[in-house]
Amino acid sequence: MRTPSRGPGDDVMVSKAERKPLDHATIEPKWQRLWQQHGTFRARDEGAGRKAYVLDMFPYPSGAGLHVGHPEGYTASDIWSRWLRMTGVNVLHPMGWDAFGLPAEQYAIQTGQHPAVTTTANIATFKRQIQALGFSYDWDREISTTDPEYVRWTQWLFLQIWKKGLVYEAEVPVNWCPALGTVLANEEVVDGKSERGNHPVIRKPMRQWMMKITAYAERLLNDLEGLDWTDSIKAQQRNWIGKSEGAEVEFALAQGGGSIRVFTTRPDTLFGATYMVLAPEHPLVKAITTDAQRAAVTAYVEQSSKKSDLDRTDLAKDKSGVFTGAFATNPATGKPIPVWIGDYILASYGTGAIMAVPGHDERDFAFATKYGLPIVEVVKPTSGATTLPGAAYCEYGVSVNSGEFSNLQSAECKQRVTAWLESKGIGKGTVNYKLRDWLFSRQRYWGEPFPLVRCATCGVQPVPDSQLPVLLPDVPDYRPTEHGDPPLARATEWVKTTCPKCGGAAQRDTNTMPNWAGSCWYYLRYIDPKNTSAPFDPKKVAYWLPVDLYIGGAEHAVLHLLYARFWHKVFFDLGLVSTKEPFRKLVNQGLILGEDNEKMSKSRGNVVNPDDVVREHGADSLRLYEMFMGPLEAAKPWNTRGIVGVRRFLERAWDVFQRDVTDAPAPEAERRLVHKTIQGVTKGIETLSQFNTSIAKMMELVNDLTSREVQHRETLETFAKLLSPFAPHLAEEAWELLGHAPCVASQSWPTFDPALVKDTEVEIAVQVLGKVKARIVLPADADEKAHEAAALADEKVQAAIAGKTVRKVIVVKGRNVNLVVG
RNA sequence: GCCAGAGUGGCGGAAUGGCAGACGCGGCGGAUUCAAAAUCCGUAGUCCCUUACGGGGCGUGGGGGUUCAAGUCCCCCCUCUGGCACCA
Repeated sequence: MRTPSRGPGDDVMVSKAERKPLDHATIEPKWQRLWQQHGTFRARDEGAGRKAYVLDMFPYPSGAGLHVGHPEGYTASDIWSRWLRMTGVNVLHPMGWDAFGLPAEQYAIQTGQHPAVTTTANIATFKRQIQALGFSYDWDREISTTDPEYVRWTQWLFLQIWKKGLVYEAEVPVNWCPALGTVLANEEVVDGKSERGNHPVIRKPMRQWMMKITAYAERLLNDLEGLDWTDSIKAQQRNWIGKSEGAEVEFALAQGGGSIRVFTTRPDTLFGATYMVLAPEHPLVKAITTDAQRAAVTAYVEQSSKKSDLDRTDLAKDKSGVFTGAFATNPATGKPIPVWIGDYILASYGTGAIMAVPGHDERDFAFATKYGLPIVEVVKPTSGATTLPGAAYCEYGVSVNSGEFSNLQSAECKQRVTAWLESKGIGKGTVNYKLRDWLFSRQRYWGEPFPLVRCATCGVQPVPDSQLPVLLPDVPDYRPTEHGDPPLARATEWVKTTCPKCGGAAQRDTNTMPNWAGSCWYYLRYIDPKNTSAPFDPKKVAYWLPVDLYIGGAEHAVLHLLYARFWHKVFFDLGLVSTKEPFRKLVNQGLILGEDNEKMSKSRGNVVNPDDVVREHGADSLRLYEMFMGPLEAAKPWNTRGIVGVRRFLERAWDVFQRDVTDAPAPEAERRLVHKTIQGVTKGIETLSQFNTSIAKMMELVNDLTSREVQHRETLETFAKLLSPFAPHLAEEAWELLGHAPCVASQSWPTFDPALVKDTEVEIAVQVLGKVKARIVLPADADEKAHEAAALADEKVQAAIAGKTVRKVIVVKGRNVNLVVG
């Protein structure tokens, strides 16, 4: 130990023998405790200066514990938060738990252990692991979606959405997953299998709670524009919303009255519609099928109803269908055209029926070719040859064979045909979206119960606010039932209740919410986590929103991020929040791969456990390494040697901090280096991506300082501040060693002097025809003429241009001189 | 197939249109050590010429182009990653 303790002004020397090794196991917990005790990272809910809301996607606390992927984004947001605080910004940086979900429930099914018990234990583990990394979260704002107080407000918010008429019950063909015993949202089904667990999913009609996200489709699409998100995520959301403009057209049935309504994006090809196809589930199928075709149609409908979505997709190449025996009239040509059914037509998109234009649609072309249906050309290319009759011509061009609409450009033809349909009252321009309403109920145990009761006389009634939260009952068995009744139905006493309206006997709804519900608004609860009279205080929300920076994985591109935006817009309409969008800037951290460059997984045996890394090298090393690997958003492979590299840097830095200190001003060369370091480190942070370059700059500084036995106080103090967002524990320890009271985290971020980051002398490359022939040293303030003169005076340059005429000289001051000779 | 992103040493990666390869890992050489580990110092893209000292060519997935100058800008192609995929 140093005695007496050093303070500014002292000039006490410390011999090399007294330097201590870097003992991360002691200093890291020490500062974590101190930050907590001092409330160093507490956010203020008001203030005149700048504010920043820096949010991490909160984790699902799994039994497996933290993964090295978690600290990647958390470290980046922590560096950002710590840096902002040091520049005087009031920062809200919270953490919590997305704790409802399937794994805890699957575990409960296997062991009988209540999910609440496992969840509590997992949260404790996650919290210990996250706290060991020294993140500057305001832990006073910690929340868990499973907390009864949180559930209460999730249910309350759900009821606001319900009261706004955006929740309805419908008998819909749902994605039923037999293995999970629940229905899933479209977003949760990937290639016909469940996103979680990869189990097969089949179509099954069930009565379900739906949320009208489609009512917000246009706003969800348009408001993407103003967001500072990556193109990739915006594109994914746009694709998912899937807006397409076109027209709906009525085709009258040839017999018996009635009509079939179709949606098309190409009304300009109406004259080329030579047949129609309905989805097998289309309600008109039964009515229009002729006796002669009935057997074939019934068999086909039955067959396709048994197919999973995956099976249907597999048949993409081989389209199938059956003729119904019915005919409809093409309103443009007046000709009768046959009506078929085929399972390449989706019941859930558009009207579930199409007009088939085989000349100008690949799918219709394949179908028509297979079944020998007529193909008519109604669009010709503006220039060049058509692909017909060998293949459908799907591009725009000029209309032909279209009566009064012939010889028009496709775009104009569309408008004219649509106008004509409207004037005849048999069609209109429409917009369609791929986005479907959000299937919001789950037949599972571990989720928020719906705060709704069913009364035989009053219908579905909301549970009054005073009775919230509706908490989960204990059940004897968490297993889902085969027929799709939720496990909550087993709690017969809990189900029995009274109607809030008439007081008569009523039943509780036994569905639970999907676990996206809690994550749809958690960023709002952090703002006011202890409010008992409302989910959050609108004044505080107005101060903190929007989230200025949101960091998380790209896997939530269309799930959480779309749902949360939807709820936020509803809250906006309800006057609960003041911004149209919740998350202004979004950054997706890249995947951390195993050492073998493959995705980390238990089965590959390439998983790195952060606990091991922290134990062996310390949290500062882990943080630093994760940032040093490369740009935040890139996928990067783990390398055990790499962490040794950053650990060495920290040890060297620690060694330098422990050396003798003098208050004498640092020599100019050193001051220049320090100011360049400030500039470089700051620049790296500001990119919010290339933290690796900030670290490289600090490494350069340390490499330089190591050569001096006596250090300058001003240099070390600045370095401690620069280091503190990255390796906060070591930085605090160094700050204390320099004789200061805690914390370096509360110091001001150093600024650089522009005059000091410019070198006095610069090396200039002299090129001849773009090839470097010589290097010359010039004063930094040398003008163009001086550059040119010095370049031409150089021997090597003279040799290179000997016998040639210098035609042009290009001078880039302080960089290079290029001689054009010939 | 469509949409988005990315291809730079042995590896991770740097580089406002202006000296490609910062920083780190690994390698090699040396110091230290009885020895090793650790640590420290030095070294290095590649090919060719030269005994050496030196010198020259080629180099950022491939091919074109713009420019005095291209990893960076434009066009075409290839490969990889992620997403969507019968959406009429």
